[in-house]
Amino acid sequence: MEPIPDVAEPDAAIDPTSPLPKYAQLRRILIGLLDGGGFPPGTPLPSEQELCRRYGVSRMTVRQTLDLLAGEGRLLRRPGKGTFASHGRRHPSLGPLALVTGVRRREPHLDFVRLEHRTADSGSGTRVHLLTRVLRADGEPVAVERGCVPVALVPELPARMWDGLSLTQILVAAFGMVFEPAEQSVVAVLPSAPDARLLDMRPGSPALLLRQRGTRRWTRGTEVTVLARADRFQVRFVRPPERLTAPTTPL
Amino acid sequence: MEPIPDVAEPDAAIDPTSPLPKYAQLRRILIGLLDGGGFPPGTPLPSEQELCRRYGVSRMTVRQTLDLLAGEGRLLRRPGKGTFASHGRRHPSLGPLALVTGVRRREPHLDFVRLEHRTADSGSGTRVHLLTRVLRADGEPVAVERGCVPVALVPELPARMWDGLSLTQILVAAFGMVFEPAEQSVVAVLPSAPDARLLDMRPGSPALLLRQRGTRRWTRGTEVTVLARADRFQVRFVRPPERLTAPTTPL
DNA sequence: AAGTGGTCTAGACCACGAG
DNA sequence: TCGTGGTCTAGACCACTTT
Repeated sequence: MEPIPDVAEPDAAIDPTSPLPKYAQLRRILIGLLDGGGFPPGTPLPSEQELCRRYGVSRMTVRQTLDLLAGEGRLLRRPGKGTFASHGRRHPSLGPLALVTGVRRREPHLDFVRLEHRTADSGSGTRVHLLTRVLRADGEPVAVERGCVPVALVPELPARMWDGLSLTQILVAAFGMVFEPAEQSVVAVLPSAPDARLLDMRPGSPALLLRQRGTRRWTRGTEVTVLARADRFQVRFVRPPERLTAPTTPL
Repeated sequence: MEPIPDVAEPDAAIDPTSPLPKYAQLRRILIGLLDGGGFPPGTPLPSEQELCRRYGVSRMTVRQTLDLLAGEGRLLRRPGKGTFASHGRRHPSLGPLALVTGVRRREPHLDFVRLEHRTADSGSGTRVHLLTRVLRADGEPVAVERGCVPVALVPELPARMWDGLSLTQILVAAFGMVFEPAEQSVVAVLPSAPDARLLDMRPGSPALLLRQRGTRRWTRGTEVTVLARADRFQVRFVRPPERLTAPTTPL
């Protein structure tokens, strides 16, 4: 189990010997280009054919990458027209969770406060990073983020834990982590007493529990959970619509 | 644009001349088997190879179907082991929306009240079904469901509008409708005054707006929206976890 | 007509889990 | 070792949009 190489350069190429499958490598490259401003929202990406040529992979592999990114809300596919960089992605995404901002005029200031930061032995004897952080919105605690990442996969994780990004974002953008779609879930729960205190919640108030797990060889053992105050979050499924018009007017 | 044939028989076969793509036909067959009790939760499905033989399609097509169903939470894929019927699916699903039931010991009694039920001319001149229903939980209105379905696709829709199933369920199970993953969204909105009255909500209370659209040739023009009281619903992303251990107490 | 993404095929090799 | 699902290839034809 070799560690995953760090970050993708702008002109990165696909490495056939990497532990990351080709589609995940290509995904990381494209995310780097999207986040780096290479493709502003609305901009068309190179065609599938062109991506095949440029990165030396087959069309099915390119499509696996593009479908994955479209499912994550980062790309928009239009038959007959092309694939386009999507709008949105303004806040640090917590996966399918996004902060409720609609009610407020001003975007809240977000930061993470580290509570725990160590390595430990997982049950199966593998060394893992254990991380616990509290997400604050304008200084008010709104979510607890917990992460478990095998050291063998991502040795230098702590160095990249800058405090404006969610762990999910870091793992995805920097290391190409892919969470199987079927291994993501959001459910309503009652937080434990310590967690409720961390989030300054009244006993009995509901929370949303997001859970993401990696089950592939190259993601195995990775798990991220986010416990979020239900009154401060909404779940964004896939992606927000282009524009919200007449939300309740029949078609 | 031929109408989509109705319902799939247990021993249905793939029709290469159908307007539905093969993967969508196979999906409808498997949904019929799953809903009909052919594969109780936890039961392994036939292997991909076996499905290829049985339905005469290639493995990539079978995988497209199984991946789609897994993404919808109906199947569980386990490398090296097999594909299994998933648990869950107890309530009428509204797509990614599921009624919050955790707060209550007892499952609420659900039914739909029809408000509108007619055909009209869509903007582009195609005839469409227009449907409006109110979902009630124990008699209390909790969501407004609106549907627009081209008559050419599904001529006999009203006959199938039995009142315990959501429109999404009907379209998916009976007609094999597929909503592109990237065309589903859930956002928080403020309902219009009439809708707020329908749902017995106080002004200013938030609601969740689910929107599903079909953009393929064989789903084109189909749109389902569900406006749901935010205090009565949660969003279930993909599927609930097998069992909830650790950080918090499940509801 | 040309180029795009959507569907589909028939192979291949691999990692995984179980006997 | 064997059967499973995961990844990947190199083609093909189609529907869609624009020129």
